[in-house]
Amino acid sequence: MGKLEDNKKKKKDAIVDSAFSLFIEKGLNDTSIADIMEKAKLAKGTFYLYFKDKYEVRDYLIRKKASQIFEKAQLALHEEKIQGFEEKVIFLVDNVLNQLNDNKVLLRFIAKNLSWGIFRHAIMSMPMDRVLNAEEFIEKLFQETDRKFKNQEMLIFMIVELVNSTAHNVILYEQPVTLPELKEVLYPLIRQLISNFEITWADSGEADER
Amino acid sequence: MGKLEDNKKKKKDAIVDSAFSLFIEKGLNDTSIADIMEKAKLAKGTFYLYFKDKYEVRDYLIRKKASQIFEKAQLALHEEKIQGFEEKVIFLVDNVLNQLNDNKVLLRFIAKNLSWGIFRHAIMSMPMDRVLNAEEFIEKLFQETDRKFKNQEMLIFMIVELVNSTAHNVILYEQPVTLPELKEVLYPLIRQLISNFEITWADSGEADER
Amino acid sequence: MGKLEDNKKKKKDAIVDSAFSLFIEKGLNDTSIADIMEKAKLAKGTFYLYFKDKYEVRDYLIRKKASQIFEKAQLALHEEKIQGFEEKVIFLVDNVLNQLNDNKVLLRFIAKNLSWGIFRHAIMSMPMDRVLNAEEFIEKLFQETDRKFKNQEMLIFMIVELVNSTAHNVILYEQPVTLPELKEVLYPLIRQLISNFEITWADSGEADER
Amino acid sequence: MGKLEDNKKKKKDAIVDSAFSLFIEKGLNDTSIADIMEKAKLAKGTFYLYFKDKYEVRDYLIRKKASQIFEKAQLALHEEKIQGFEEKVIFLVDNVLNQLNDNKVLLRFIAKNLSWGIFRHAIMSMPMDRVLNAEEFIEKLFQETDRKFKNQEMLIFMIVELVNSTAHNVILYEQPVTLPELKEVLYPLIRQLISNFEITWADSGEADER
DNA sequence: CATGAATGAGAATTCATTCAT
DNA sequence: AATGAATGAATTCTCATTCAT
Repeated sequence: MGKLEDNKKKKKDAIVDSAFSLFIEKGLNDTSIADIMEKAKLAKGTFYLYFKDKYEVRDYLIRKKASQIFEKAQLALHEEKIQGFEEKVIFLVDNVLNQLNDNKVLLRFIAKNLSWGIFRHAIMSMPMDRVLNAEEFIEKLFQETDRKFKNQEMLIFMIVELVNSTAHNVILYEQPVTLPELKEVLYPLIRQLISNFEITWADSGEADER
Repeated sequence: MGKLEDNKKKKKDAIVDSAFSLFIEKGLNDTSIADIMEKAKLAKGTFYLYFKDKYEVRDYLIRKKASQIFEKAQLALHEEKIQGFEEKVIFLVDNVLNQLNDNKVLLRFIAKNLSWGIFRHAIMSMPMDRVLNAEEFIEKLFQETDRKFKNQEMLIFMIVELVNSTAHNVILYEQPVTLPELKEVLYPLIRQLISNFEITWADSGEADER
Repeated sequence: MGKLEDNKKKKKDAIVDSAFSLFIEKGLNDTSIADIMEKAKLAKGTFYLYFKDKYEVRDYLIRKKASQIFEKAQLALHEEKIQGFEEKVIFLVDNVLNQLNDNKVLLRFIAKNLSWGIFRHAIMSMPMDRVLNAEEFIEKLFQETDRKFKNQEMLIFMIVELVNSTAHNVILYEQPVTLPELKEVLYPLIRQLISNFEITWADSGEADER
Repeated sequence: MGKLEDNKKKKKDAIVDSAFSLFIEKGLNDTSIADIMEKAKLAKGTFYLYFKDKYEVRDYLIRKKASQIFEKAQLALHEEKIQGFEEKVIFLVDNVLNQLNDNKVLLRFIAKNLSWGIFRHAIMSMPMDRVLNAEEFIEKLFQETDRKFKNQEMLIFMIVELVNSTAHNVILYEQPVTLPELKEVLYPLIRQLISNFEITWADSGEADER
């Protein structure tokens, strides 16, 4: 009954896990479906009961892995009871960077395959077991603060891209600087960025005066 | 002699041009060497007289295209006689963004295949016909100003990554904002970034006091 | 009891009907058992409770469809009360041709798969619900007339093949003539054929004289 | 120079010959391209330099084999110097039936795959080395006689279909009669058919009287 | 130098059939 | 009886690379 469902879930997991280790080891291109299924100790034909092709597996994997990272960061934030909008953002970024630094193969895989387009669909709207999904979470983040921002989505976009693009090289190759050095530059810049987006009293004041 | 050289150059160009249009049209993976040579109207075997495999063609193409963009930007800067370090950097960034905005297929190709590693080797040390190569050019840029910066390479790295990662989505998909809107946010941020890297009187003052 | 039987009959019909429409649409070769059972809204494994393979389904279908055509023709003959051996044969041929002309997909299927060997086993000895089976019917046809024929089976064979082979192209492609034009040529020829097979007074007279 | 062409012709022949013997031995469906190329002692990939798939080989084979039969019959007719339209037609039919009777595997292959549509395109318009192609030949046949016929193409069609459909079963299975017995019935019927199509003096006479 | 026919390893995919539920 | 997940053999087809001309 639930047994069949369980069994199917296990098979899918076996395929996905096998694929992940092969994608990382040999790359997407040099991994064949035969390879995946051999490692998963399942028959080749079984693959097609679960996925259309290996690109579907890759997309599934990105969604899954990225969600796990985000979930972990969210749980950590919750435990630490950080206060203040900026502090929370920096905490999340820091937590994600540390996770990626601890798991470089995962970073290599994600970085090679992640784009803002996939990110939006993958992370933002992915249903989560124990935490809010990214969209709801970010919404809540903005609601919990008194501060007002001009274009919330763009702010998030700028932070994500800035972190993602710089972190990739730094973590994987320590080029051109090490991660701690990057953080020293990155976090102040993020604070400035947030501040640039804030609607200050001056803005509204000017508006009022007319 | 020159005739033979010319002939060889023409064949190489034919291969490279054919490959470029196919890479853009169908992607690297779905383009075979047979495809490339058929479109180039040359025999399949001839490919191996010029390149080892299609990845070598791709790398050659990225170097070539990226250099062309950078060369154009440099020439424009020269003509406009912009003064001031920040102004020059902003001008270059603006010029490159405009070029990419005018040539989206090129951007798509470059963005898919460009990384900081390739960028360094591709652009920095590429010999140029009419202008300085990127390394010399940036060196000169720093020399022409009185201002002093802490970590020049990292400053360049941050700017390049910031521009590259945000511009990609914005130009190709106008997501989450349009290019003009991005520029409005991006250029002030670059100015702040530069300012963050500057060694001010205060820095040296503090240092003196000890 | 009858209910269970009914249920089984319904399932078999579902399979057969699904197979027929797929054989016509995509051909025997390109129709898989999975296709058939999906269209029939039954599980794949169920197929093997009713048939050995798709060739068995095809043979069953030919028998069924050909019998239906023959049954219809026989019933029509009965109603019209045609008199005379030749007239009856021509009437039957005409009725069958008209049926096939009205149902070209059926003709396409039958023509592609029908041979004299299958025809004999399929039609001649198929048990019929409301009418005589072909063998008995033809036997009766010969008995009802005073005329004597040399080789009854061959006469039937010649007529069947002549009609079958010419009608196929004419009905499906109107090549090289239309059906009415074919009939104009075909029916006189059938009359001659019958006449050629008849044992006349002259035949027996000659025989007597020796 | 011609050597390369020769070599290619030999390879194509090897593929075609191998395919023919396998199609006959195991049928089209159970013959794989791997089988064909193994028997031809060529690499699998080479197949695709000459044919798109095995159905293209089949069509090529039918055209080739049917043309050979027709060519042989024509040459024999030429040698025997038969006079008279009917006599020539009967001679040709007889020659073809004898060829097929002597080569039953070929008949089995052709009969399974030949249709009037393929026949027309395959035989009628196939360029011949040593003899006229079927279209020109038949045209000449009609020109050499004084007799006039109503619908030449239909006459040919009726004869071809009549012979083809009856001969198939008789030669392969001796069912329901033997070949000599069939001929005894078939040839008189062909003579009647020809006669039915003739425009006689009576026809024109009637026309004149008005 | 240039060619393009030939190769054959290897990838994707299908599908009849089985069998535990 | 019915199901449908799993199997893995079989098949098609692609394509980088070689090499005789």
